Parts: sequence; structure tokens; C-alpha cells
Amino acid sequence: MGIGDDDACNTGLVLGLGLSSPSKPDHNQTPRKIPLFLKLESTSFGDEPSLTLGLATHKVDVKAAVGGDLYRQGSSLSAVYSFSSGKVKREREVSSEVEKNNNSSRISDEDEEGVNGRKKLRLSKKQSALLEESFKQHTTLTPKQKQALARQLNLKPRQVEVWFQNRRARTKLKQTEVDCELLKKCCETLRDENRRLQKEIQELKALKLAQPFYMHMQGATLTVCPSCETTRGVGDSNNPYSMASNPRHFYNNNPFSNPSAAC
DNA sequence: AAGCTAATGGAGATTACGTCA
DNA sequence: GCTGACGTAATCTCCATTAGC
Repeated sequence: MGIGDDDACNTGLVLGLGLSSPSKPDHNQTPRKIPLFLKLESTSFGDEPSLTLGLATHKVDVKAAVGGDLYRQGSSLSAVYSFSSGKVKREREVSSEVEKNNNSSRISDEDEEGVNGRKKLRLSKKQSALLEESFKQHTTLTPKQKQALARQLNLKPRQVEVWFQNRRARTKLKQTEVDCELLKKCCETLRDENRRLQKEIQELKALKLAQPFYMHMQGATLTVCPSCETTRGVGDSNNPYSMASNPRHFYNNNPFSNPSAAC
């Protein structure tokens, strides 16, 4: 979130900088690309909290007279919330990392990036390989693992974290595509099965038309499978029209030809 | 121009901590 | 002093999206 965003504006808190962006005076960048950060540091009990305003590598310490009951005031609360969002956190993380790893060439690149806008990092093959290897072992990282990996790769922990996030997203996307393909195949199989069954129905209907009297009698001798209660035509040995008289006609594929054993 | 992917911002969940009754 | 409820801030992950290469 940039200082000029609506959230900040709505708080009634006006923050004026007595300097224009030193390296990009006239660039129409979105506010979030200007690496400002505002940090409210808690201090020892009784002291005034320290409000630190940072611009790229430059820090301006402002002793803010923040009342102790700030958090209980409704209107101020929104201001507190707006400044406690992730951006502030990330900038703090970055700044602490800068302090910790100021020997890193990438960090100085990052500072430059902050001034000149978003510059996309390209991971080296070695870095990618190591990240992949690590991802194979565990798809999520503990903070310690993240720190260690970041040190090993000469990256910021946030960059490692982001890489893992994106990697997980790619994995998920791939899995979704695989699932989609599986469902397509499954759908195709069911469609084939449906076609086959429809065809079978047509054949049975044709057979019924060919032998109307026979089928009429069959309807009169319908019975129910005792196990699954499926209705089937069952031959009656006492019935002169029973299908049992010529079982090949209907029972070739009929699981209920022997009802007791069918289910 | 399109695809890949690093980076960003928002939302939700969880945790830690302080305050109050 | 202890405890539970509550509010707030910090942190994390996921997700959708943006944007650089």
C-alpha cells in the first residue's frame, strides 16, 4: 500500500514529505512502487513510540507523539489498521534483511529496484535447481528452513517464500490439468458405455417389435429378483410361453437367468 | 504476441500479547 | 494475584492478479 492510497487518505492523517522522490522526480508510477515505509516501533514502557519513515535506503526517524489511548479511538483505529497491513511488514522484513545482509549484491540491486520500479529477478540455474531440490523434500518451509535456504542462495527469505508459493501454485495447476484429463477420459468411457447401452435398448426394442405376442406374454410373467428387487421376465415352467422354453433368446446376457444366483 | 514466473496485494486463519472485569 | 474474555497487532499461507523478461 502506498502512502497516497485511499485507505490512508480516509484516516485524516496527512503525511507530507519535504522532498520529492530523489531518483524519479517525474515518474508516474503507482504509489506502491515507491519504496516508502512507515514503522511504528514499540519501545520500553513509558517511552514514546518511535515512528520511522523510510524511503529506499534513507530513513527518517520521527518521534511521533502518539497518545496511549490511540487504539481505543475509533477514527484512529482505521489509521492503525491501514499501516499494519502486509506492505509495512514486508518493508520491515526487507529493511531488517538489508541490515543483516548488507554484503549481498542482490540486496543492493533490490534497493536500486525500489527506486527505479519493479525489476524482475531471474534465478540462476543453480538457484532454481537448489530450490527444486528443496521443494521435492518439502513443499512448504519452516521459517528456519526459509532462512537457511535464503542464505544458501543469497536471496531474501521473502524471495524464497514467494518462489515456494508460486511453485506450489504451479504444482496445483498441473495437478488440476491432470485431473481434468482424467475426468475427460472418464467422461468418454461413460459416453461409450451409454452408447452401447442405448444400442442394446434399440436392439431389444427391435426384437420386441419382431415378437409382439411373445413379449406380451413376457410382461405377464414379470417377477422380481428376491435379492435386489430388480424386475425381470422369468420363465415359468408351467407357462407354455415361458422364455425358459427358448432361453437363448433373452438370457444370453441376463444375470437373472438364475435369480437366486444373480445378485 | 504469448508463455513463464517473480512479485504484489488482499483475505482469512492463527498466535501472541495487553487490558479489563 | 490469578483467570478468562476480549481486542489488537503481527505473522503466515493461499489466492488472484500484475508485470517483467
